Amino acid sequence: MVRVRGKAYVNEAAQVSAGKTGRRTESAAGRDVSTVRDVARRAGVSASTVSRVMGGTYPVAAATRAKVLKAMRELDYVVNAHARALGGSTNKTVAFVVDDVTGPFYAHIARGVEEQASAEGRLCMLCTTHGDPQRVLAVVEMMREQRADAVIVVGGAWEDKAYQDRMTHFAHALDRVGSRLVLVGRPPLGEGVPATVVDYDNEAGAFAMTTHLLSAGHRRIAYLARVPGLSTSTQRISGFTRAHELMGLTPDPALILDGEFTRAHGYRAARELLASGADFSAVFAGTDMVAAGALQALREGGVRVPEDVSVAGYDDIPVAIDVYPALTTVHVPHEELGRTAVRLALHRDEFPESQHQVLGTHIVIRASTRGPGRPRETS
Amino acid sequence: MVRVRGKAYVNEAAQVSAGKTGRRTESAAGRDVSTVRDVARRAGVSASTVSRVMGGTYPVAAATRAKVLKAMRELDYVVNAHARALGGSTNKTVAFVVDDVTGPFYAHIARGVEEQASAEGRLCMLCTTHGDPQRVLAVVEMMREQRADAVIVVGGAWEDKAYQDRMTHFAHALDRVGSRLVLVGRPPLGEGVPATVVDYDNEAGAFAMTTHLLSAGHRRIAYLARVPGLSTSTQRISGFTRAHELMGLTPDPALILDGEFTRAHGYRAARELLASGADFSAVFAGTDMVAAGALQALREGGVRVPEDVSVAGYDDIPVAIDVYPALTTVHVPHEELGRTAVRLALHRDEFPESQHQVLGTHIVIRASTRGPGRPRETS
DNA sequence: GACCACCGCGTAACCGCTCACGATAGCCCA
DNA sequence: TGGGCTATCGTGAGCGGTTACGCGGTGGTC
Repeated sequence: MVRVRGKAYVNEAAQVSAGKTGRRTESAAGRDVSTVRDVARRAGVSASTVSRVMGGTYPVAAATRAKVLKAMRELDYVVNAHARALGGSTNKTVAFVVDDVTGPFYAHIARGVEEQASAEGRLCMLCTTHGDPQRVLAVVEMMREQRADAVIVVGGAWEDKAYQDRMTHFAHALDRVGSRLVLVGRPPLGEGVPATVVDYDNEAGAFAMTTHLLSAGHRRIAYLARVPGLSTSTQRISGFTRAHELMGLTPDPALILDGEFTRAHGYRAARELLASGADFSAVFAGTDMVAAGALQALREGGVRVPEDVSVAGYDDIPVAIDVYPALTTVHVPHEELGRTAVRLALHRDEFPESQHQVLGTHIVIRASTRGPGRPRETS
Repeated sequence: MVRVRGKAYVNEAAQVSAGKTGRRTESAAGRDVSTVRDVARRAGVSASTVSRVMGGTYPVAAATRAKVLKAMRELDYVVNAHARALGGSTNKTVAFVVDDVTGPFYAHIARGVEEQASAEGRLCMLCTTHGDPQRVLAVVEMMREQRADAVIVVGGAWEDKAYQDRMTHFAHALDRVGSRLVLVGRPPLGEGVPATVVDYDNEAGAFAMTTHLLSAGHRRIAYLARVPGLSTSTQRISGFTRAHELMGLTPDPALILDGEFTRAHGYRAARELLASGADFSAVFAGTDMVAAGALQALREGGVRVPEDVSVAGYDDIPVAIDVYPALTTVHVPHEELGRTAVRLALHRDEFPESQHQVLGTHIVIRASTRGPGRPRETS
């Protein structure tokens, strides 16, 4: 925001002098919005009376109110939200920072946030970061300028010290202004950091699904899409491993494939798995999108699901019922996450101790999983 | 916004007196953000100099600039966007009004809007209306208060006179403030209305797809999900009909089923079709989501796609490649719609005559369509 | 050596609205 | 009839940042 090399004014000056022959201040658009004073003049009252009519928090004679309302209607008056925000403290805005609106995962949380925000009389600002930690920081800074009531950041956090430090700084900075940093679906920043975190039981979901697969008889389960350094991924792997250990098993490292949480990666990884001739009877995808990609690769490879191999996903986004076969997956309460995020943030004085809430997850069983068939190798 | 019955002040007064025993103004949060004047004092300069350093549009000695920057860093200063917006004209914000962020259709447009907006240095406000025309009006009003640079409304319009009149009013009102109403994917409001509209060739897409089906030999094509009164739907039906007429055919009204643009409706409608024993060899769904529902119903009914009946969708959302079989559909340039919407709105002085842009659509052929098989009845 | 252009910066006046404070008028009761 | 009260309303001081205007200082020019 701060332009350090300030030579820009040279251009500006040139433009001004050039503008003399051009359209000059004409480009500044027509400014003829009516103000409180305009309304006041027309109604024959003072500006503060108009303000009082709008606020409704102060006695105004019925006759006067009527005059004012009439004037407002005639002038098609609308308050200037900025002027109002400048005087008062809050500007009635909630910010929502997300990787990419396009992903159904984020979209549903966004819906929850937007619903609750508008229910609480707040507007909602949307910012996307495209997975770039730098942009997250920049965006949060902008929200600080906007004096948002709450800044909600969603998505797996990068387990990076410098990044976490910056976020901690923002948490304190926002707190000082009376705002609030909310972390959704990512781990807390640490003790004493003024931020509320709304999480879902990532590890338990992975644990439950893995247990489901294991107790169905599967012993060699491939895990698709481990993203090193991403908290979400780490937790899911953790649940995956713990379920194995509880049954005295250890997952084969060769069956854990690194990669992003994308459909494309699911496709690639499943193809590799097939090509390598690896022994496995089930696939646990890190994400429903990854599962969708894997499903396609499996189908193209002539592998039947679930007869030959079972496939499970994570998230329970709408597409899970549209893929074929319908996907067994871990349900994440997306909208509820968004809603409680803004609720907790806006009423943090009412819920002072529950500023770290973790919502439950559960598995939903559909058509893509069953017990292991005959090993593919022996066919 | 204007509370007509202003008795609310009674509660307010009660609250104030009650607060005396409580935490009083404590709830107003700690206000200790540093201002321009704080920075100025610490740097030993005047407030205007600080402002000039930030703006970069005016000469400031290097030494002074350094002092100011140092002070800003030490105080962790951030400008107040509202104060800035109050003095200057624009507040660097683009509003985005949508039915429901959850739909992939809207989500992709949203992405385009957000990308272009941030590329142009604008923030992005998101509002959802849940298909309620009343809320659209209310939301646009709020955006007027926010003095947004542009208000982008997307989604099929309701062909309702009163509604259109209100929108026309808003178009003029926004224009007066130097803002702009942008309609995406909906028809223009009429001649002389200051609004930019970015549309895609809805009718041509439906025409192309229908022609594709007809030239493959299909003669009895069912159209799923006609939404009466919704402009998008009307246009698609129009293309569907025109394609028939061009080949000297007339579509059978019995094969055009009313309903919403939802997955659930697609499912219901396809089941009805099957149950009624109607004669058809292809299904043209009004939407990919509708197609997904239809696909499920068909599969459950033992009908093979595309061997027995072909299925086509509209929109080309990501799920189109995840359903089975992969869906033949009409591609709509969602992100491009969003991007050109904000581009046109923000630079409307540069493109004065092209304020009604219509982007092309094209069909993409995947696995769900082919020529008609043997009639289902005779099997 | 006086004059002028120009650079760098401070002063003060806004932008539109809210709110504490003070003023005015009607009303009641002593 | 005067004093006190209350219901209404106007006045003015900001909220934080931008910007037109003006002033002191410097260097160059005739």
